[in-house]
Amino acid sequence: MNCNTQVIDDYDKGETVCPSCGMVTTDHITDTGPDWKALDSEDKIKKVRVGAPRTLALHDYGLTTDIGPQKASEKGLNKASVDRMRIWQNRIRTSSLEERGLANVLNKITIFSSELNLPKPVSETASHIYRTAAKMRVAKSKSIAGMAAASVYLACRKHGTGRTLNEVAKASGLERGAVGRYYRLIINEVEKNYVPHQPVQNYISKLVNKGNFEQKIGIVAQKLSKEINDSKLHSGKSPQGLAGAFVYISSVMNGYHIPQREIAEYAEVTEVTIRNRCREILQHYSIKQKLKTIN
DNA sequence: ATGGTTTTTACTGCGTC
DNA sequence: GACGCGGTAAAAACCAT
Repeated sequence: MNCNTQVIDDYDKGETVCPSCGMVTTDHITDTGPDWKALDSEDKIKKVRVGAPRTLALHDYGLTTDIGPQKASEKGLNKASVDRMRIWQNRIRTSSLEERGLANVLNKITIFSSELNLPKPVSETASHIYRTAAKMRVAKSKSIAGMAAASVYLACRKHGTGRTLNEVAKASGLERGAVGRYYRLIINEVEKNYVPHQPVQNYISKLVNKGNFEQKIGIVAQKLSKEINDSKLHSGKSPQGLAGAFVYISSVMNGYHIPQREIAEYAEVTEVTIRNRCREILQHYSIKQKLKTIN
């Protein structure tokens, strides 16, 4: 069920969410917005374009001419020569080995992104990340799929799109550890100033959505999690476990009482982890209460 | 390689339906 | 007795150095 407020499409998360209750109605939306993306201040100024969208996902930014498969006779040309032209056009287009490699990786990024239902801005960011890495020679002699997957994962984090390393690994058909290694490589070599921090709120809405829990549970869990935002409860802990704990506490508070086992399953952590997080959260609150009574 | 931190595994005891 | 829950010790996994 939906609440009465207007539902907004959250393209960064790839989900349709209600702004007041945070309910996610779907995680498969089509981005109907402009198909260009402002990459720098220069781009922002020229907000108009003519022709096909300029995209980072193609190695030549989609700017070359395609020779289509129309019938040669319609153009008054001989078919064989048109075919030859097309072949040569493609060869010229991806002339150097480097460019072919780039085209290959960007293609992989597109495939992984669609596998993960990622909105366009995220895959564009992934392409941008890989381009930067390639420019800095970090991608030299590295696994194509690995670099592509790591770029996608980093793009997800940058956009706050709740995709775990596990999910990206699954979509790319790679080992979790492998994607993680390439991810760290990019973090260390390319995106040095990037501060990895995924808000728990993203995981909560995802978890509530995944388990089809009552929306009220989600709302309260979000509220609770926001209160501890400034505490040290997150550091080093898996956000899934924390999100699970909030959802559990919220479900008890609302009288639904979802078993820990069930939440743990959806959150992809064990019950023990949920319990430990619960204990910490509750301790945090009891400390807060004590401080309040003292003052 | 190593050491510190976190998660998982496996097991136990308690209360309730 | 089955289930949910809270707890613990030890193993495994993870991560930074």
